[in-house]
Amino acid sequence: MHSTIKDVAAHSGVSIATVSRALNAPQLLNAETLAKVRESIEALDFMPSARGRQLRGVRTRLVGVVVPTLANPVFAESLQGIDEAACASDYRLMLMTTAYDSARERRAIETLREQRVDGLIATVADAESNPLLDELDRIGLPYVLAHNDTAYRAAVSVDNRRAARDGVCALLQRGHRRILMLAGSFAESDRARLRYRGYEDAMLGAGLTPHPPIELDFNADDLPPSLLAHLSDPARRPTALFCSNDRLAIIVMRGLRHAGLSVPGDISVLGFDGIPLGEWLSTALSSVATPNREIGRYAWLHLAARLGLPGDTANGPVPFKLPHSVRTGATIAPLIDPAARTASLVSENPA
Amino acid sequence: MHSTIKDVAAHSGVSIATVSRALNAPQLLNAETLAKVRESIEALDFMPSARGRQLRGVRTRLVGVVVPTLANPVFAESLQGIDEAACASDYRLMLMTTAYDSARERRAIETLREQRVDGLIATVADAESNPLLDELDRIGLPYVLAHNDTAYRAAVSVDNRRAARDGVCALLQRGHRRILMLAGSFAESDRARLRYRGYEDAMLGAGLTPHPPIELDFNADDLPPSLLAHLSDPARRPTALFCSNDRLAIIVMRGLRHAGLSVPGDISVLGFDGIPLGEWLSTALSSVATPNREIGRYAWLHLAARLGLPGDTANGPVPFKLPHSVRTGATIAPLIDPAARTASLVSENPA
DNA sequence: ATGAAAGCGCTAACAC
DNA sequence: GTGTTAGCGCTTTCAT
Repeated sequence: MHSTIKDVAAHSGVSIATVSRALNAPQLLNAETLAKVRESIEALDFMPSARGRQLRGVRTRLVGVVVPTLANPVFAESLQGIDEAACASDYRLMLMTTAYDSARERRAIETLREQRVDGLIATVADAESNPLLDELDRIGLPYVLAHNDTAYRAAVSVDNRRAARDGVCALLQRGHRRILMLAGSFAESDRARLRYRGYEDAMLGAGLTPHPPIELDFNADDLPPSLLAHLSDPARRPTALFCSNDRLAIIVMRGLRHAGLSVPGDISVLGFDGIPLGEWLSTALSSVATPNREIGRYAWLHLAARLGLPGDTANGPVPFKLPHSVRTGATIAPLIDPAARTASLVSENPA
Repeated sequence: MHSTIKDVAAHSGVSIATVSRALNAPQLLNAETLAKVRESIEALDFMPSARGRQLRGVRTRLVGVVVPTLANPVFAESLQGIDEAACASDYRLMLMTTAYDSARERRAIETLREQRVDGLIATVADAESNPLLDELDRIGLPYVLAHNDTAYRAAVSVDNRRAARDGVCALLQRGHRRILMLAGSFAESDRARLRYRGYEDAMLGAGLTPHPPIELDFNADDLPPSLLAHLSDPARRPTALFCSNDRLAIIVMRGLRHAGLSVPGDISVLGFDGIPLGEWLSTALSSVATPNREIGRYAWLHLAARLGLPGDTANGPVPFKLPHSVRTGATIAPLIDPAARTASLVSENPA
């Protein structure tokens, strides 16, 4: 099917070594020989096999990338960042998705080891106690986590806890006191848990008692009763909702409007992730924005360093924690009703 | 670095052939030998190299995937579809992005040829006259296009022209006559052009003169003058806008609201793509929805067939054209003002 | 400046 | 049931 270096050698009447040199060190060849070989390469549509090369060589110039899903724009964005950076270093990506499933994580990593990737970038369900990663450490296959927020391994992310705290503080600064946190499935993400910690930090810091998180597993058209119960009494309902991600925030906003509540008139909404679309909504979504593309790019930079690739050392060491920002759009309003300031859904903290 | 089949053979005191059999045909081995070999495999963290295998074998079980960008959820979705389907057939993905740039398309395809992918799935800027694809045809490397809408090559997509026509017809049926089409960059997408043709079809079919498309290259916060000019006079402004994709539609809706126009009160908006987020907007976006994930899946099915993989033949031949649907959300309202029916931005077609 | 030959990790005849 | 060996496509000494 494919022509090989042998075919080219035969076609141009030289040895395979000469063809190899035409490919890798053309300056060593006689100009005429080179021309002849190149003609044959053209004529035969020859394209050297990375397989043959890699078998011989030390590196495959392949990076494995493991992400939960591409349906989440957060991962699509960081993948984009990895792709751009890795391509610039002449590396190629092998992509595997896991749907947050640890069996699939295991298969993904096995596959990538078989493919002899030089290293890998992964977003895993559990970054801390993870035997798969321990094994990578043991066998010495370099990897860098992206989005996972842990101090125990090389991991590029924002500081989710502080980011969430800062987001909630922005609400507090605008006078909100009755702030609820909504989350997708906690089970599936260590990040959601850290964000809840951040919410707690902010609330406690303001002398307020954090409310337990409300978990929403959302596929319905309307808000679940667990949330509606909190919204019924205007005097006691929360004045702001902090959602653990933007998709959730958008869905919730819709539900609120269906329930006859205006955003931000009746209730403010803050998301997390900073997906691009949020900014374009007619009521621009407020969000704790994370630099997803940069997370991908920095993950690659760290991996590149571990691979001993010539790095851009001009800017000093590459950070693991990237700065977040609180993007206050139109979905947050300052609280003006003084009554709301004193009424309390969450009881005041005596401390 | 990695241990090889030789290491395992030495460690367990058998020949490399036996190790190979332990991997590929364990039933041929004596139970004790097998156990011994497996122990060594464990002990040495041995993982067979796909490189060695592929060099010998006919197939690499690798598919190349070439998409313009992952920032567009349309491609992220179809990639997801490819991934799911290909993984199910025990194939792995090599991903390359091109940013609609033909030089990058060329490099992507070269890279994938070097990697000896068994076939590839691509979304290219120009599907019809494309030397790269012609070359693939010549050398016999199987490929299937996704999203590209052409009859000249194997390509899985919706019928963009008919889909656009159907979308515009939905507007016409609701009494709209002054309908404008907005598009991103036409240069970059054959699909946008086909969608404009569909708009023309619908307008002409209703005895109306289509208006030239308004091209928006959007990064600004407000609507460009080219569009605002059309909106100034309430008596003559369009009653509906057909946008060539959903991102554009969302941005335009925001601009309209900034300009003091309500959607759909003053003006209806129809998008194209059916991105999931659109449905979750508080005013759910109307859109000509395309089955992106299915496009990916079917592209794989076609490729699998060309690769001679055992296909799911139960459901008959796999189609190339997938059904679109017009999702009418809240951004379209029927036209009630009879005055608007007769006034005309676009002149009535005498035919 | 070019060729001959070994070897990368593995599979598959073929032998025993 | 297991071992020996050739060879997949390429790079890389080592000769010439």
